[in-house]
Amino acid sequence: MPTARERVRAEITGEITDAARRQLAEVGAAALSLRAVARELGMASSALYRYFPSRDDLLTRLIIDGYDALGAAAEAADDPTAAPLDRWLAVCRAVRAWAHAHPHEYALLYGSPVPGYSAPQDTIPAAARVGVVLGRVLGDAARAGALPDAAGGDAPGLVTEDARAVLGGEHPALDDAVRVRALLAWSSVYGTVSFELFGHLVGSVADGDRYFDRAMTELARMIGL
Amino acid sequence: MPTARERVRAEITGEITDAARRQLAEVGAAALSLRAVARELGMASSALYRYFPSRDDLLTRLIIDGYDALGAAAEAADDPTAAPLDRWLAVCRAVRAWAHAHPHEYALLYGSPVPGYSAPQDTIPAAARVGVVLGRVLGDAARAGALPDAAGGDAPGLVTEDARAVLGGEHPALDDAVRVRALLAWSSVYGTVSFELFGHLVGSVADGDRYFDRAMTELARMIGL
DNA sequence: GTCTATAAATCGATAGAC
DNA sequence: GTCTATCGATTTATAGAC
Repeated sequence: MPTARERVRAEITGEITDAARRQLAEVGAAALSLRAVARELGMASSALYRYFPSRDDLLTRLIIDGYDALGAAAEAADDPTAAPLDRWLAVCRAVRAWAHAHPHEYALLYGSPVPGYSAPQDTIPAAARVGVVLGRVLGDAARAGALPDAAGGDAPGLVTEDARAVLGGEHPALDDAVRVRALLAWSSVYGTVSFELFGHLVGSVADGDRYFDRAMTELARMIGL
Repeated sequence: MPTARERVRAEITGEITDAARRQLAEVGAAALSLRAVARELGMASSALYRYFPSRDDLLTRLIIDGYDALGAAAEAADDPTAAPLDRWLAVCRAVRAWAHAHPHEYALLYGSPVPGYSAPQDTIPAAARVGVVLGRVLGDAARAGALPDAAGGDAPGLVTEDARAVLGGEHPALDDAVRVRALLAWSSVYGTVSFELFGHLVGSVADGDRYFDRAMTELARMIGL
């Protein structure tokens, strides 16, 4: 049971990260400034250092929160009892919807690396969540025998030991060819969402919603779902 | 024939953009500073304003140069007399190679949008070049009847009028289903390159070169090349 | 076209009073 | 845990001499 002191601390921490997210939208991650956050909250800049020892720690908090929010959205969208194609489409749409609702956080997670900042190991579990969901969809399909073999045969050793468990789990029907396909699928979803969000489809695609559904359906068919 | 004055101006302009590119690698686009460029060149900061009226104009120059360099690399890699699959692989590898050789410029072109900066129309022709090359590869294959029909049927109206000419050109065998496939292909290549470059495959993929070739081959097969 | 000088800001981080 | 004050740096952009 949290003490009153801890509750207050948690609340102020939340106000700080909220203000930081607003600032993120305005000036971007590279220019995220503790002073501006403090100004917005009416605090002295030095007071923030009691909550975050440095600017990078605040950035890390935002990154982990972002990965967790996106990962939770993807997990919530996946109904393991549904058909593989439906699961796939639901997860893809959830990823895109989250990205559109939080474009600046998405850019923080998946855009250019922030110069001078290197993400600590703490971010890894949160960062993996979406990949795990997509890996599970493909893995379940493979285990059910619903996924055709890769045309190029097996691809042993392409995926690291660590990633094997994450990308669909272990099963005789699951080789690295399937896991590479899962990575390619996730990369393609990410590429499609990012292209749209970062403005590279402006002028080429007439209807973003229709285009996305069409592209993801096409992609699913290509993958064999 | 350029006067001596013009030659000197062109040379100094080149030195400025070179220094700016070096700075880009260190601090990123958002923190690109005219003063730091001037310092590196041993010039007064105010002198730079005779070459670039503002920081954004310098940024625009870097972006156009980057798109042009990448586009030229993609065009040089495409041999129109080769087989579709070989053309595809060659272009994909060229894009990845350029990205790896110029990671910070790639991030400037395809990473997070720079806050407070909006690219002028001048950048569009250069930005389109890679897409044109990939569109031509798929378009040529479609015209030769070597591209299977999309499983989902035609997709009329998904691609804008403007983009139609760019993505493979006009031909009875070329409908918007093919053009959407070209956009999806380009998005997937971009997603794969960016995932690797931005560090999202660290710890999951053992051998980047092998993974990329495998992924692009798989993708080509999916597309029908 | 390049220089010095300057205006009017910004920043991260710390010291020390309370 | 919040404040003031401070250090030592940064920036864009302009004015005006030469």
